[in-house]
Amino acid sequence: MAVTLKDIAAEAGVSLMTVSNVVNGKQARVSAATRERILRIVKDRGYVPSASARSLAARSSRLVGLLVPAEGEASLTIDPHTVEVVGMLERELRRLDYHLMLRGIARRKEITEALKSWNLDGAVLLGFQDAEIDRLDAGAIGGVALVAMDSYSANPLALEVRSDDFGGAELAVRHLVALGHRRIAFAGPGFSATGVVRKRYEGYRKVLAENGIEVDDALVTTVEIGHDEGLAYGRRLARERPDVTAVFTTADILAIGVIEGLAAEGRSVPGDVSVIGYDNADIAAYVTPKLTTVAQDLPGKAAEAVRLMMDRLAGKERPERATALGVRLVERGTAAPPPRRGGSGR
Amino acid sequence: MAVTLKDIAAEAGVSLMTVSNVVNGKQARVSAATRERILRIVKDRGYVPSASARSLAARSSRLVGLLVPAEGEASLTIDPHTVEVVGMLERELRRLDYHLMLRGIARRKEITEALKSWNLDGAVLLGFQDAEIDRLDAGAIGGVALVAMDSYSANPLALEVRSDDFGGAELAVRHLVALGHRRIAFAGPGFSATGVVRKRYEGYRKVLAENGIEVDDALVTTVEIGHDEGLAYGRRLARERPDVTAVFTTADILAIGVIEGLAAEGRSVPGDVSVIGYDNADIAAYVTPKLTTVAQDLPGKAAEAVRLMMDRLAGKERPERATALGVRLVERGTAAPPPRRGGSGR
DNA sequence: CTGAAAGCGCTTACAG
DNA sequence: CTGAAAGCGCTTACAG
Repeated sequence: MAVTLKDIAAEAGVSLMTVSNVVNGKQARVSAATRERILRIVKDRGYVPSASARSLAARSSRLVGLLVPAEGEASLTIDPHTVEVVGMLERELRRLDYHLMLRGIARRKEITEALKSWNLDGAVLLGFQDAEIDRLDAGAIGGVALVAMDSYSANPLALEVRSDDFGGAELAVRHLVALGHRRIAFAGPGFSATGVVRKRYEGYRKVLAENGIEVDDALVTTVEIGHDEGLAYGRRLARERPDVTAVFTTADILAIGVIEGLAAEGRSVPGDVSVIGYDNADIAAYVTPKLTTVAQDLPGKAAEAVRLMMDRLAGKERPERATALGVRLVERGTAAPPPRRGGSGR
Repeated sequence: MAVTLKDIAAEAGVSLMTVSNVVNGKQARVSAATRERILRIVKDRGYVPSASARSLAARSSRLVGLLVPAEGEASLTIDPHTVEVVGMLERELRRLDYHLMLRGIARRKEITEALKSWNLDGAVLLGFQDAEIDRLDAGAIGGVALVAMDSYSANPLALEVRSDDFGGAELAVRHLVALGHRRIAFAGPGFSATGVVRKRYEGYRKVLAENGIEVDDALVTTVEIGHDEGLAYGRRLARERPDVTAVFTTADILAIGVIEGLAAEGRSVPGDVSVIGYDNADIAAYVTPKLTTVAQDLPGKAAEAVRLMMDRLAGKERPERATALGVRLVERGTAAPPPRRGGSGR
């Protein structure tokens, strides 16, 4: 039913090989005349090469996996910030004539299964914890070009692409300090889960130290990313730590929850408390007041991921160090000078 | 390098065929004893069947395409509402041992190319306009099970999955009428683009008619979906139609923009004007006041899409009529009785 | 510049 | 219950 190389070859009166060479653009090997003729037939008949046959016969499948954690029976959780990266990844890959296979990973061995089964040329690991990247072992990965997004794993098997998390935190906390804040809280998921959070925490500490502000560990709180979690934390903070005048948060959705929690306890943002988010998700511009946040270079991240993967596929050496994509502070309405209090100051 | 059927067969001292039968669970064909032995070897050696070889040799690729429009050089635009469906689709398919290929479609013929190239068993068309679905032609589609999401196309080549758009609009507008509104505007993208909008418009008209409210075409406005578009429309509405006390919108993001535009012109929601959105996106719960909106049954939509596709793949008859997934009104803070005016009433 | 042969890793009838 | 043969649609060396 479907038209094959053989059909084209028969119609053109040449061998399979010649058609194959033409279709694959190996110009030097075929005369211009027969190339034209073959190309015309290919077009007329609507010939499209079989990717599975190619994948089987050649070394390359031109298929890249997009692997995303999926807990048990749950469906993939792709946050808005991530989904943008997915779209950009797809476009970059498509430009290069690669295809993207989206796969949820419930158990660890599914990573290797996906790689083997479809003979993937490469894979992007999106949203995995550093510890999971660490555990990848060479035997199972084979020659697949693996890119771990937002990872600080030391596993040499994976190429790493990430933003300048340390710098992003510096930007946010410096802004807060410049505004006059001294009691600045830090809220984000546990450090062990992702190096991203640790780096941001380190950036936070550095700026405090630079400014002679003592780090108060009671102000550093583990809060899972989510609106409700942020809300609960915001309420607690308002009740238990009225001295805190600013919060730096590792995600916009968390920040938005915090603001709502603060408000629920009668504290206004940014009048009483300043809040800074992270990611500059669309939503940051829709809430009231609009969220001050740290923006990542998402297109840069996607492009870099694909570039690294292609370099690796082309046999290039792994770069000495992971590049950190740029980051910038987006000032909107949730950061302002601290309120003047009854002179407690510090 | 990779272990193949042949390797397993050699180690087990049986033929390729027998291993194939075992791996594919054709129980009746192999004795329990040899099956156990083969399974053990498969596991020990970490054998994973080659999907491309299978796809080539068998009729089925067990691959489903997720086709999403991508204009020119742009990357896919997957709105938050859509991305949830993607995650759920992936999960359902994964359960059934299918894989999902994500593909942006810039030019129409890329649809057929994707189908042919990867020998897809099925494809889900997400976000295409009805007119594009209409244009699909049988030759190119072959036996692929096509599911068009949110489509009202009459093309028999595609199975259709959609929400009860008519009913959703009824719910929203009835709520508004019950609250006492008579001048209710409708804002959404052009009707021709998607039947979804048309159905919602029809639901809107029906409820007005039911309640003896004359439909004022000047109150029906084409507004592309987007925050800024909504904002601009909200401002215009506030300036030009102060008599309007309620707006029904075909998307949450649009509604949020409208609210902001109204506010920019000094009109409060829901004090002066009520606004109802559509989709119940996460964001609806984060804005202030929280958005009243129509929720779709997203898990149901994804499950239905997969069910229809599998039925089709199993050779079942196409159902008589497309099922419309349920819909419900989520009452939050943006719909209230109209303000009492200087007695204009109507 | 062009082609005949072998093989990629499977499945599908068909025999026994 | 088990197997030998053919073939899916391509690409890769290797010849000419």
